[in-house]
This record gives sequence, structure tokens and C-alpha cells, in this order.
Amino acid sequence: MRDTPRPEFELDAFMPYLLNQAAEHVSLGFAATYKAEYGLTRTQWRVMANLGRFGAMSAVEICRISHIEKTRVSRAVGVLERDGYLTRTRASDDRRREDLALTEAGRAVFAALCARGQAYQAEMAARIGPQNFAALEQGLRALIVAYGETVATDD
Amino acid sequence: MRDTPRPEFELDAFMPYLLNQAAEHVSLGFAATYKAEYGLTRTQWRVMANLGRFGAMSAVEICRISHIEKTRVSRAVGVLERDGYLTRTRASDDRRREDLALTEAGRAVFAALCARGQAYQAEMAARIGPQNFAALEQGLRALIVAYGETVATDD
DNA sequence: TTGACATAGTTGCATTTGCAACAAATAACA
DNA sequence: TGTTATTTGTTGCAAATGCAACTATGTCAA
Repeated sequence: MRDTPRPEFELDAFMPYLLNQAAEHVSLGFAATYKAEYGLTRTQWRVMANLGRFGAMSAVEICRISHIEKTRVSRAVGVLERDGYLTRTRASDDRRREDLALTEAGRAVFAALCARGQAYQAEMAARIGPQNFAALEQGLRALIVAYGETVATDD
Repeated sequence: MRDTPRPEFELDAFMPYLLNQAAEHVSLGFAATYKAEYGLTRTQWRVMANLGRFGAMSAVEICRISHIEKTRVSRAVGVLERDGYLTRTRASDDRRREDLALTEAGRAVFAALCARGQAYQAEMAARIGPQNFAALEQGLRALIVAYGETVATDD
């Protein structure tokens, strides 16, 4: 059912396309894990991962680091707090700010998912081979450095 | 505002994270273009790009190629038709199917965006350097081959 | 032919999202 | 000070999304 191909534009050589396609494939696999196991959404896991990796910080800081939208972070934090994975504390020096920190339970989940993530990544490296994996990492880092200021968190 | 770092898990060396981060940076840039210029959403552009690149096909085929959800394609097609960018024709051999094809206007928009895309990509290659660009492409292709069957379309 | 099953596409509905508007606190500075 | 701008975080609302149910059409085989 295809005709009129348009060779001038190689969609499949278009970097944004490749990037999204790859990201989608890879993310879905890991997302399935934290979703099935802990009922976490993507955003929730992202917030959690940042707190787990970098320690307590405010919502805005999470936004800056992860490039997740304000509102989304706000709502994810609400859920994570309700579920006992993190606590919010009004900052004493600036009462607009809330310091977010993982609870014991939150850290436990984070640790468990870290292990899963490591395994996932190892399997991925095995699938595409160490050379491709290295190439990929190099390219991605270059991109992130070139495009974004600080880096962030994702699944 | 950071403490308690957890060196065991290098979030910033976690491939799904890098991938998403990079994809997000890059996509947003191009998305801004087709959104501002033609009011297209991401999905609409994806549908359009597939039709533009591969020629007329049915909605299901677009789903298969792009991994976009059925419903989403259906709705994007509705809008694109309303806006005069594509036509749907009941297939004569199977009246369940609709053959989708870009109109003249649709092809014009596609062509214009292709040019933008090419420029965008060139600028990106320049930013990160040809070596990194090549490495990235190699890695991404390996990934897509390893993980997904057919490839798709993205911004 | 009939009946069971598969496929293309749409629609209903609950959830998630983004954006703009907002309240509260703080900063800046005339 | 008083006044104006910024920053943090939340909420309202409309749009986008995913999933399941549904219609219409086709296929296969008894």
C-alpha cells in the first residue's frame, strides 16, 4: 500500500526520529518494571530517582535538573508523599520552598529499582554489543552537553 | 540543597536516562517549529511525515510503522483531513480500510518541514561534531535494530 | 449458508498533560 | 519604607492520551 516515495527526505536518517524511536523502545522496557512492581508512573520514578541519586532538594531544583514541567512535578510529589515515599519540609530559610526527601520506604524502592536498572542496562549492552554501546554513550553525552545545561533523570 | 549522594547508582550513566534526555532536548527544538508554523501536534506531524515519506497507506500501516497508538492516529487523521492536509478514500478491495494520502497542501507543508528538518539536523551535527554525530547514529541504529522490528517516525 | 473469529477504524470515558492564572513569600531598590 | 518584580508551589480548565467497547467488514471452514 505504498507509493510515491520521496527519497529527498530520509525520515529514517533523521536524527530526532532515530532518537525518539530508540528512546521509546528502551524506555518502555524499563517502565514496565517500575509500573508493574510499584505502580509508579514515569514522572514519579523520575522524581524519585533524582532524590535518590542526588539527595534532598526542592521541587524547582528537580525541574531544573530533569526538565520536567512544574505542574507535573508538583503532582508527582503529591502522590509520592501520599504513598509514603517522600516527605516535604518547609524550608526554614525560605518559607516558599519545600525540601523533598525520600523516606526509608522510598529509598528502599529506589535501591531495588537501581538494581533492576543496572541489570536492564547490562542486558542492553549485551544486545547491541559493547562497541555500539560505547558509541551511543559518547554521542548522547555530546548531545546533552551541547544542548542542555545540566542533565536530568529519565526512566 | 543537596546531600546524601548515592554513588552506587550513576543515574547520569544510565542509558534510558541519557536517551530520554537527549531525545527530549532535540525533539523540543524541532517540535517548536512545526507547532509554531503550522499548528501541528507531534502526532500529526508524525502521521504526515510517514505519508510524505512513504506515500499513501492506511491508518493501521501507520500504526505498524510508527508505533503510534491506534486511537491517536485516528484522531490525528481526523484533524489533518479537516485542515485539508490529507484525504481518506475507502479502499475498493476492502471497504474497512481507508487509504490516506497527502493533498497538495499537505505535501507542501511536508516539503517545507523537510527542509527545516534537514537544516536542524545539520546544525545539530555541527554542534556536536561529525564524529559524535556518526557515533550517535551508529549506536541508535544498533539499538533500534536490536529492540524494535520495523522503524517509525518522530519529530 | 451459517457461525466463529480477525481486522479497520471510531467512540466513550477516566486519567494525564500543559498552560495560564493564582497565592504566598521574598528580593530589589527607588 | 513602599512599590514592583521574582520565585515557589498549587489549581482550573481545556486538550491530549490510553484502554476497552463497539460497528462494520472480511475470512475461514464446517
